[in-house]
Amino acid sequence: MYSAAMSTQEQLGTQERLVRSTQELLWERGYVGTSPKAILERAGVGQGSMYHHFSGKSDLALAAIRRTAEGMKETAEECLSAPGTAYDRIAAYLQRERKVLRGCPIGRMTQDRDVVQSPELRAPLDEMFGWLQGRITEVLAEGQRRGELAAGPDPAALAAAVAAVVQGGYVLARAADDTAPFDAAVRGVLMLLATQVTVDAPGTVETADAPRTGTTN
Amino acid sequence: MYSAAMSTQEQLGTQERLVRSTQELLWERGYVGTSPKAILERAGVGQGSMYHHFSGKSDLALAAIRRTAEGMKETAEECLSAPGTAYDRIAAYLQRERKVLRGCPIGRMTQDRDVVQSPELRAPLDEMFGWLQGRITEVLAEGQRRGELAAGPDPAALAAAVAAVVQGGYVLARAADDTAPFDAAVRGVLMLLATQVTVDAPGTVETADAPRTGTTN
DNA sequence: GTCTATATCCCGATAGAC
DNA sequence: GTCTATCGGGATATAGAC
Repeated sequence: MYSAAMSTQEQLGTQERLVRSTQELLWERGYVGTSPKAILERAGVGQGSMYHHFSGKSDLALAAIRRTAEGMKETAEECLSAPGTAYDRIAAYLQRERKVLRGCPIGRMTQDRDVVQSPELRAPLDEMFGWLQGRITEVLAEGQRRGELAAGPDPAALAAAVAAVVQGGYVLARAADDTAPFDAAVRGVLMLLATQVTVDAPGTVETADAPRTGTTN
Repeated sequence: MYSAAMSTQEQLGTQERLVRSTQELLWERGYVGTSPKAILERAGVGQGSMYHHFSGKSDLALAAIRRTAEGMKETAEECLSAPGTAYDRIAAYLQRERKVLRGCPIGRMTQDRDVVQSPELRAPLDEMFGWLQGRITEVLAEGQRRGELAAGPDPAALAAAVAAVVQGGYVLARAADDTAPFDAAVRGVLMLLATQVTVDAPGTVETADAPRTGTTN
């Protein structure tokens, strides 16, 4: 493992190359759209190798999905455990750099019949989104206790809304072939979270000045 | 057209049966997962018929997607143009009966490579979501003018957030194989919209009592 | 207009040599 | 462990009879 930061896969083991190629292809084409042949070609290995290390397409997909879900948790945790107020940390999560037009590699799996119908393949998705909502709930609840956020709303419901805005933002952006709807949705939900604590009376709202988003693609 | 309200397709024309079967299959399996053969079997027609009326799979899919998008606009418009306050109408749209675990038939297309890469096939998605966000923006802006909603936040950004919550709610629900995350996300965003007008000071929020959702599946 | 037959290719998996 | 050869089946489209 002394060459972890490479751009190609040339020096990695066969098994590792297969998993990474599958991760990429599942992201790009989904489960039904990804063939073992395409995986082999991208990984640069023969068919026999794949069936030696994995029992088949679904087994390889399982390894790839698990890996991707773990990575997503780590990325999210970095934002959510950063220093700052609850609002800051939620904003950091929502505005972190994303390949918006490529969509969410985990959320995408959700639209694949074969994936959701298989308890094994769906489990990592369920676990990942469950963890995410729980983690956001904790941050929001802490913010409410500290008085950084309005104390009324159910933190779990707000957390679901925050997570949904991200996933739905991807959908709207891909439909428009433009990242603008994603950025707008994020801005919208942040405005709502922010104005909760700065409102004095109906009609006279001081909107929080949300920092710009960092979407690239 | 004197038998529009039937459950089966038996008395419909061949062309119409093909379009409806395609609508169903695209919803269930997506574009890559839907084969001409499956469409023919469901429609109960032979292969020659299909290639007589349509030039191929993508042409048929285009007709089906357009039809589905039109239907979605009509359903949404019913909620958004109903009597009541702006909040009521947004709530009606968010809580209307949905087959949550089946996902959004239009949003799903967004995850299909072949669809988003084709300008023709993507156009109906873009048009539909663009219209939806515009329509929600109008309702929110009107609510702000009437003092039903806090006047500060950008209505277009809020509209994007509302639309994103629906699409993301589907994703979270399918990952969990449970409608609960969808309902929670809807509740969350409604709480935020509602508390905007009832907040007096930080820490003492009167949350609006959102009516129950009507999800079935 | 609708049907069946056929063509060509790719899918996912297995067999067995090296 | 990795390779190539091969299998049975399905995808998408065309040809041509009726």
